[in-house]
Amino acid sequence: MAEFTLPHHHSDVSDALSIKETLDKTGNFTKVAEIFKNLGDSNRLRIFCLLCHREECVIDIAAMVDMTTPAVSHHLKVLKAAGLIISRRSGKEVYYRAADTFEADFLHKAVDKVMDITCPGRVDIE
Amino acid sequence: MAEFTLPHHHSDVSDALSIKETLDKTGNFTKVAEIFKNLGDSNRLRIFCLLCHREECVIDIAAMVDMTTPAVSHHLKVLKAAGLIISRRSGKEVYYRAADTFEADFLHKAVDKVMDITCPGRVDIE
DNA sequence: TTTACAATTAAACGATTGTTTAATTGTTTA
DNA sequence: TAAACAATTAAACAATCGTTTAATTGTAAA
Repeated sequence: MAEFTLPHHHSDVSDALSIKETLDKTGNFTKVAEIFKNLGDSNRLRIFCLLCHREECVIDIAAMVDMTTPAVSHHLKVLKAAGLIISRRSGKEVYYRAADTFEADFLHKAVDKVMDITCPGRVDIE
Repeated sequence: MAEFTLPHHHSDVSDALSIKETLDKTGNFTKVAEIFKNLGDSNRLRIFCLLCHREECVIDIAAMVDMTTPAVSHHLKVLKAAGLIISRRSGKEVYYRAADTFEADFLHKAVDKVMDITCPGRVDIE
């Protein structure tokens, strides 16, 4: 990346190189985008938010979000692979809940905040 | 929603109904998921972050993120429709930059935060 | 009014995604 | 061990998405 020049030159060209270099560390942006993508489906988002408020088994999750259990199971797999939720088996049931991590907690707050911004006047969970 | 009962009963069943009702206001979750989806593509995320730091024309954006101009134009359209960026024309060029809104600002900070969490030890822009 | 350049749009494409139905695995109880 | 129930996995499908190439629109300079 020794000789990068912008096709056009308006603002500080000096910054351009360093910004481009940061932008090139695509790995970072890919990771972050992946995380946002996890919450980019409304059903998955509903499940995640539910599991931030209560631990629940798959059948009850399915009942609360009004979906089939295979569909729910699929989304749980995605959220779990992302490290956003954890599970424990108790007898025949598997219970899921939000992971007790800084990331999951931050994302939950971020979702609440974005909902505050975009849906003013809404009624919050509890 | 008068007679909703959970298939199984573990924790407080009383909460279940109110949570389900909140979860049913799907409109809200759809809106929020839509916003996260906008940042759920690494190239679109790179463009958004770039435009949070500097105003730039399409050709230069394309050069900095190493993409074709039609591809960039497509992402700009998505981000603009979401209200995350704005544009102004000056002569032959169209300049884009992050919108000066609470939402765009919050999202920018959220991206930074998530990157801090997931990519520790990274070098920040500027 | 041509010519050149910036940007957008259109059409086509391959790839990914979310859901459904059916089959399978895991666990408990009769 | 057989039957019942919870959960996951598999296969198939339609729908969405991001990128490419080509064509088009918009603006300015020759």
